Amino acid sequence: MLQAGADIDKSETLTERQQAVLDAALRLLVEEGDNLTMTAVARRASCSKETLYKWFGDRDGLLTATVQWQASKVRVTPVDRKGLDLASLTASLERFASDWLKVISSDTSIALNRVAVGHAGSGKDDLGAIVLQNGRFALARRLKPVLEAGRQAELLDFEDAETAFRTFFGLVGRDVQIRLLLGDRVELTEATIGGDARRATQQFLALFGANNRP
Amino acid sequence: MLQAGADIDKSETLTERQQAVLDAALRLLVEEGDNLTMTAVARRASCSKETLYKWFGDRDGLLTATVQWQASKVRVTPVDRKGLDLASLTASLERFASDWLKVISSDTSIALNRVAVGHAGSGKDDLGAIVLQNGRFALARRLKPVLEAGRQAELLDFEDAETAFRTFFGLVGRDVQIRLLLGDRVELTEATIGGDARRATQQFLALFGANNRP
DNA sequence: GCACGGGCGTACCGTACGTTACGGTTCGGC
DNA sequence: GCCGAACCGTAACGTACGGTACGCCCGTGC
Repeated sequence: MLQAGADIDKSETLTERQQAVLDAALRLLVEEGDNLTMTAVARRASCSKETLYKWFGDRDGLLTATVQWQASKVRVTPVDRKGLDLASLTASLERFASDWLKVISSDTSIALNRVAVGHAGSGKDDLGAIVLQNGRFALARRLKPVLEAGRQAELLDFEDAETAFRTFFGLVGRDVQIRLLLGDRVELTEATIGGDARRATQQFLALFGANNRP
Repeated sequence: MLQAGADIDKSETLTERQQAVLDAALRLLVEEGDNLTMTAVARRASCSKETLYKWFGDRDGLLTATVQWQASKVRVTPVDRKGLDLASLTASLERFASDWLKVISSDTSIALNRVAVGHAGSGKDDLGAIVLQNGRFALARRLKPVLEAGRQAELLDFEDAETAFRTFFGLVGRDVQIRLLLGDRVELTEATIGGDARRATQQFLALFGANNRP
């Protein structure tokens, strides 16, 4: 499977300047995709290529460092399991859905997923694993406690939290991510995201709500 | 949006030899990913590079021709709308789901989607549009008549066929495609595919079955 | 004041690969 | 049997880019 430890906090081992360089690389990655050159990164970051190679080894090292840097930026806000009723559970789920949709439709997420998918073919680096670890799996880690709490409060009814999560994932994302990755212009305004989040949550509750099972 | 006409039948305008060359290119694409070289294709297809350039213009031309060639291979078998009852509708949906899962987990689909995603960033060609047109949109074109027939037979209840389809799409695919594209080893045996197809169909019927609405 | 190390800018090297050019071979038409 | 066209194999060219080396500046410690 995927190797663990791909989501270490990088902000400690990286100096301020290095973070700035990685930010520049990230911006360039969003603009240019995988065909960004080391010279371009150096120019954008106002540093020398030699420094890039000294700090990150080679091109792949720079890329993985950039992806990990972006990954380390999103911090998890834990959810409180106190006083869970249907309203707060619904709100939580909608919140997760809307956050997730916002993430996968963001420019940086699309760019990062694009390069990771491209690199996943030739297994030179673990970009795919890193992105997966900080995307889909991070979401699962955050959402599963909520689902478990919902089950404990007898609001939800499911056997396996993993499959329940995957269903929620499918109901929220549907075809959005693959369409975006393939370059389709999906209209995702704030309003449609909110609507989709509500719809997905309602469908999920219809499938896994405790009162809906005979 | 996506430009139409991306799914023309290529088998008429291509000679036998050219099809063989494209098949070789396709195999190579599956093995090597996007970093296949013109020399490699020529060697594998036992043809000269000059011929490649004469026939397909340049590297991008060869790539798009290859993708279109693979796309033209899958032919649509229309579904009969006669005598639709719940059993046959369920069977149809399960069939669609299982076919779809088989497709997106196949080596060639993964490879094709990978290169298309990679190229979608820099808009040099329309690989993304082609893949989307013959993947997700082709599935919608094939499935929507079934959904409409189900509604006409009062087995299904939905307002918009598009949103109903997208829900089905999400229930079937869930996180499978993105995980595969990112290099995660998802275990997809014949059995799990069948199980997933059944589960997705049941969930879809639970959400959109006519008898489930009060 | 001065050595010095880290880092910037740039010139440079090697190579991989897209693209083109060319000689040799097969094959259909006369 | 001959001609030309299509095609194969390969050599050659140009370029883009990853990676390295070198000269210079500038801040810090003595």
